[in-house]
Amino acid sequence: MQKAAGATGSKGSSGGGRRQATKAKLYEAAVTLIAEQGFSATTVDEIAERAGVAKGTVYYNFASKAELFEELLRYGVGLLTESLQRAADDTERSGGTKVAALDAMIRAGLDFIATYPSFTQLYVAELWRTGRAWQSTLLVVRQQAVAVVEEVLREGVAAGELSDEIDIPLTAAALVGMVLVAALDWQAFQPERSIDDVHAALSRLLQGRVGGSRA
Amino acid sequence: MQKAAGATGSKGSSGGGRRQATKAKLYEAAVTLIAEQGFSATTVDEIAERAGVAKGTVYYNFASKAELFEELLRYGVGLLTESLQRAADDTERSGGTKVAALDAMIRAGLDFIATYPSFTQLYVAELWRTGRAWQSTLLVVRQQAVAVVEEVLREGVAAGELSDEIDIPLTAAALVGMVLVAALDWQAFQPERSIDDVHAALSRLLQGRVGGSRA
DNA sequence: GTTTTTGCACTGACCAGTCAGTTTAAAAAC
DNA sequence: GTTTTTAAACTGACTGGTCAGTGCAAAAAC
Repeated sequence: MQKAAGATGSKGSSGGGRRQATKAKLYEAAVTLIAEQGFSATTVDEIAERAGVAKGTVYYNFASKAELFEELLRYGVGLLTESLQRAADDTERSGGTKVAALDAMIRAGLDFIATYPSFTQLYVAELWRTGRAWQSTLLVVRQQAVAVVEEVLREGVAAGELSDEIDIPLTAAALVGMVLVAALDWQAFQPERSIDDVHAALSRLLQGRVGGSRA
Repeated sequence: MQKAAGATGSKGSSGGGRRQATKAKLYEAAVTLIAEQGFSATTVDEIAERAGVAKGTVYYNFASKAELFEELLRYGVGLLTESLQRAADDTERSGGTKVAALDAMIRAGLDFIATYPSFTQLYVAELWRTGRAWQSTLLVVRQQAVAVVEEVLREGVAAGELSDEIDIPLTAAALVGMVLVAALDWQAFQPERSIDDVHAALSRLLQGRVGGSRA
């Protein structure tokens, strides 16, 4: 899952990234295992072993198993949000329409999921669970991601490009869901399809070329 | 979750439904707990306690914790499929279009999720996990549900109602995902919205009244 | 010389699954 | 219609194993 940027740990800035490197190895190990088995079924021993570190190191770097998981969530959604935002901004810069921006975000979402399938799966599995310790973390993190989509929708309506009858929060959720589920399904059950096929199918849905009577 | 019909147990028919009643209580207890906490984090003791039976009873009725879960999955998806199929058939019978049938299925999906939110959540959380014992059960069960949507899409294309450029399997997955995620999000984060609002938002997306340039 | 990592033994809680025995209710015997 | 028998259904204490988290001395990295 690459290196984490920004203020992450206690020290951080000076010296070097030995701790960061260790943390990254632990994220990488944890994300796959937890996606496959779930949080509770994944043991700290397993994570340590896959990361190639001693169990004690896990506890030197994270207060608990749950905290490792929470940091992982924050880190991963940060990457996604960044990627979506960049797609929107790039389209903007090159003078594209808002619909084009949404389309670019769909593509960025698909790319992200193709790159980090485990993370996506884990996110989906945990997002709507109630009563877990990290629920509040997830709430914040979801809001962050959905907000990017909502903003583009709002701009599209303002620009007269999208119907002003649309319900922004619900439509944003539906779009995100469409991409999320289609992508996971693609990876799990139709891996022979290309990312372009998937993108084209979603694009058609977004642009109303499915049910809008056509030849 | 009501009673299960059909040939379910070893004896069954004669006498009465004492076992069935017990199983139903166990399904009911398990679905909520597992949706909230996940499979591994939910203990058999908890399930038994909530169902108001002794732990041994769980093992008298099911071979293992995993099998209880698998039966629960089969049962729940059976209900969903039935409901989707009925929505499609009803529309058919009353001479509606295929798009109307899809719309009715969206409504049926939303109704189902509103009635059994825990089950839906649990299904989504487990569907794309690899390497678990019940994976094959889930595969079958998913296919069953998605097939209903695919069939209507196919008929819509044949009738010239839908563009023949659409990719049936991918579009079906995307539609299911749209409904699933929008509904879960509605329940979790925007519960103040009415089911009609949610339905309207999804309907608009299906019928291309979002991105298809409109007034 | 300070920070980080290692290796490993240990603990205490927790939990899936078992089993010998009890209850329930209906059929069989009287 | 009351007693006896039977079998299914249920009970809950118990077992064997697993796992999060700890403690610590010594090594490695910086």
